[in-house]
Amino acid sequence: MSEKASRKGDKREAIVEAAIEVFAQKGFHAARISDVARAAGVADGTIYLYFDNKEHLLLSIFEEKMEFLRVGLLAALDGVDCPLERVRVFARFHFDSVRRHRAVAEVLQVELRLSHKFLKDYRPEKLWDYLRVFEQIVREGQSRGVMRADVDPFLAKWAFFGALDELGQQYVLSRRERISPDAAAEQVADIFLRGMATPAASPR
Amino acid sequence: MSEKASRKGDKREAIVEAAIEVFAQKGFHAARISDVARAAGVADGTIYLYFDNKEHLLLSIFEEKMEFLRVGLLAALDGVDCPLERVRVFARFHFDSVRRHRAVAEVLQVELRLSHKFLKDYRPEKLWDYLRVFEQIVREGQSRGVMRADVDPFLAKWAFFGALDELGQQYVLSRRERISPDAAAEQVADIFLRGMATPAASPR
DNA sequence: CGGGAATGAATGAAGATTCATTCGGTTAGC
DNA sequence: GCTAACCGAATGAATCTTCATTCATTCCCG
Repeated sequence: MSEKASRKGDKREAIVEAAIEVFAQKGFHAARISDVARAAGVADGTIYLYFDNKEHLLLSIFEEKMEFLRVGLLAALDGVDCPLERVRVFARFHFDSVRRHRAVAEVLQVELRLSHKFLKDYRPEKLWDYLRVFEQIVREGQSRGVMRADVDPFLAKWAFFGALDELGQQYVLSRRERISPDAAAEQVADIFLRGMATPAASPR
Repeated sequence: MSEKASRKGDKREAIVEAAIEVFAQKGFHAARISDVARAAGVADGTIYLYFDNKEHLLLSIFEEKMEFLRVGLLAALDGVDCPLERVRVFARFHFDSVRRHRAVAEVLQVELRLSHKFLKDYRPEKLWDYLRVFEQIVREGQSRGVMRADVDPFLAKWAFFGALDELGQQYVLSRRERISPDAAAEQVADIFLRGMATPAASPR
């Protein structure tokens, strides 16, 4: 398929996809707008018809892809009733997404942590939405009596995300030599399930 | 020791400490060399007598502080025999370090993830040394029969670090409003201990 | 043809790095 | 004891490179 975005509607889309590849490849700061433009088959100035500036382009990627991720997660959880099982599905879904959208994962994981703009000022609401799903699973598990009441859902959420994200990062950066996403998903799920379940509901 | 050497050491040290504050405050990219120079009470050019360039300065901070952290960890673990207890001490030590050296934590956590230089090319050996301590604790726990054999020490290590680091980051960035480092340490330790311990050795 | 879309060369800002110069103190000669 | 030559350390203004962004111009579709 041609790199040229000759169709009318998908210029913006072509720029976003090109930016993901280029940012993943060279990093946000090292990437030049002209690199993105070339990859998208578009002139430098064209990018500014769709995005205010370079940073806004990165931000758009974040917003759009996190929303995409959240929707996929909800679909994956659909029909899974048991909170313990839902935690496992969450872990599997997350690593599966990392594997299937490697460049996206790299941009989200690595480049988003890049600028104070993002960590100090920008509120990543879309990330919070995604993680709120986990917090809700824990609350439900507690009210059903299958998760310990002394687990703090807020802290557990960040611990869980940290574990997922770090392993995802190692997977992406190690060029997939050392880490199997499947094994990582099961390992994280195992540890957190055993760590949060009540004795009565403990696995195996 | 000679006058010269001690004065020279002081100046380098002053630059490193100033850089930590400035990088933590404004972020590595937004920080100007002249900002660091001013904070250190030194001329711009002087920094280049001690460091090759701006990036090397950041790298030096990383190397030195990670080594400092590892040594402190070993001291904290000294005399603690039980592998399960050692995990708890690790978590407490980590969060205590974050609290006591907030600016350092901010630079290590946030700014180091900033550049591909660090994540793709640079090998953070000092971080690995620090984390290898955890991996070793798990192996010891397994051979003593207090930790499950089906835990993968390599994966568990990254999951544990991810949890610590993410909570540490939330603590630093949220300006300490939402997260108590003590509670975070106990929560992470609880989850991972219950998640990794054999039934016989399970806490409480 | 008209006008919105696209172009890409030119611009200007920013800021890392350099280097000619100055500083401060140590040593040597008398 | 005093001065002067010396030398490495420190300075910071000037330089030089690197892009993000702009906008006068061209393109092309209806």
